[in-house]
Amino acid sequence: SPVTSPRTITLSETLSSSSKIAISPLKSPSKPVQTVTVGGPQFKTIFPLSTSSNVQQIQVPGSRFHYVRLVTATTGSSTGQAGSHCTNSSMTAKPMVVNTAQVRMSVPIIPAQTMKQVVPKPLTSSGQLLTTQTQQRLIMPATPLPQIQPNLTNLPPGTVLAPGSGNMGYAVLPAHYVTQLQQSAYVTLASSSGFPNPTGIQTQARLPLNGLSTSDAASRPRKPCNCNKSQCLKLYCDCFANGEFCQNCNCTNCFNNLEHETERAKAIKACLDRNPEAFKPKIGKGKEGESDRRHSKGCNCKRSGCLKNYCECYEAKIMCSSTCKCVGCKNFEESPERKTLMHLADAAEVRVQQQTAAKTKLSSQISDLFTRTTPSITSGGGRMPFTFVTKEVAEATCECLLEQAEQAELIQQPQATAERMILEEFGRCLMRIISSAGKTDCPSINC
DNA sequence: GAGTTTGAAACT
DNA sequence: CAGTTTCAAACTC
Repeated sequence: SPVTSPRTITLSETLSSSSKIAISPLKSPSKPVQTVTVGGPQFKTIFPLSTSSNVQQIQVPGSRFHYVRLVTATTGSSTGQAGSHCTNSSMTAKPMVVNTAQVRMSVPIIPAQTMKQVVPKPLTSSGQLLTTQTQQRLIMPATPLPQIQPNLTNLPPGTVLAPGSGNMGYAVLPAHYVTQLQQSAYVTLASSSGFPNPTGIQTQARLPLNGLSTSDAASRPRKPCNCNKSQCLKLYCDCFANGEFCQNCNCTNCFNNLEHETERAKAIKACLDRNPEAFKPKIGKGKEGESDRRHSKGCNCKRSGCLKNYCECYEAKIMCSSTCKCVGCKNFEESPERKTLMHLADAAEVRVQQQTAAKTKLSSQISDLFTRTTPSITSGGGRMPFTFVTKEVAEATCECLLEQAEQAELIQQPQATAERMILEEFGRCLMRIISSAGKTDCPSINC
């Protein structure tokens, strides 16, 4: 929209009475001059997505979602002058970190007439550009937006909102989708919709290791999937079910990535058609141990007794509840089988910890031994003692010992004395080796 | 590592 | 909605 005249967008389907969002352009990435007004409370432009001038991020405090708006102007006087201050170098800058503890989920918003559903544009090896001629801006609400929050936060990921009187459509994506984009290695988002790229600016986003945001990765390392037939576009695929891209997975023919944006969007829609809550967490958000932490649908186990990881309740370390339809359930508080399992699990965990501690201690001792026995290491020599006991040294030592044995035999010494003589010679050999090791780095030591 | 079991998801 | 099939993870050997 023009710099001087805020553009008004009507969100007729998601907002009630206060449904006007006025967007004024941002002149500089470092100067938050863009303001979005939603029924009084204001979004403040924080800064533009470093990777693209067409993405705005909207934070709704307390919401499980964070929102991204792809802003497109329809005229030549749009804010598309982003290129004037968005250089290639800025595109490769680290994406913004906006209170990441709260950023959860995003709603990318794009021009409805150009896309039906909003997901980041696919990557291409040619490094094409994401999107439109216009600017993308990250915006955050200065105050909570109760009037829209219930609507947006209740939307399942992948939901596509039809445009209202404005020219924008909206989609809700799983949280990981955006955090992936924000927090991992850069990848290039490229347009597949034929938007021109007058500036040559690349839009990049970050995909996290293993498909997790940084914070999540620390607490919940995701296992790579091994899907073969589902293209990772069905809920069989854990990555897809969790709203994550496949990354570092072992899947074949994977479509759960930016390169298959269209198929992925269709798959998300299909899942949501079948079950609008398909992407919502199955386990309640209550703290561990609290009664509200339960499986939303309950399990249907028949043969596992709900005491194996086949059972989603057991896997989530929660008891089965009245919502479960399991047969022969043993996953309840007083179950002796469950208690036994828990004790075994605890014992196993203790063993693992002990083993880890033992390994750590051993490593430490070896390291310490290395340090103490090789004083030359600090003075530049730095070789372990055994490196001095080369094959030649060993052979020479053995010759010395044999010679001593022959001497003892020659003078007809009793066996005990002969053994003693040999041992003494061995001691002298050792002393010579040690002495030589301490004096020189020369690898060849002769007895 | 191959084969089997299991139960959720998908399909009919 | 119930029954069946498909699928990938969990599990066993």
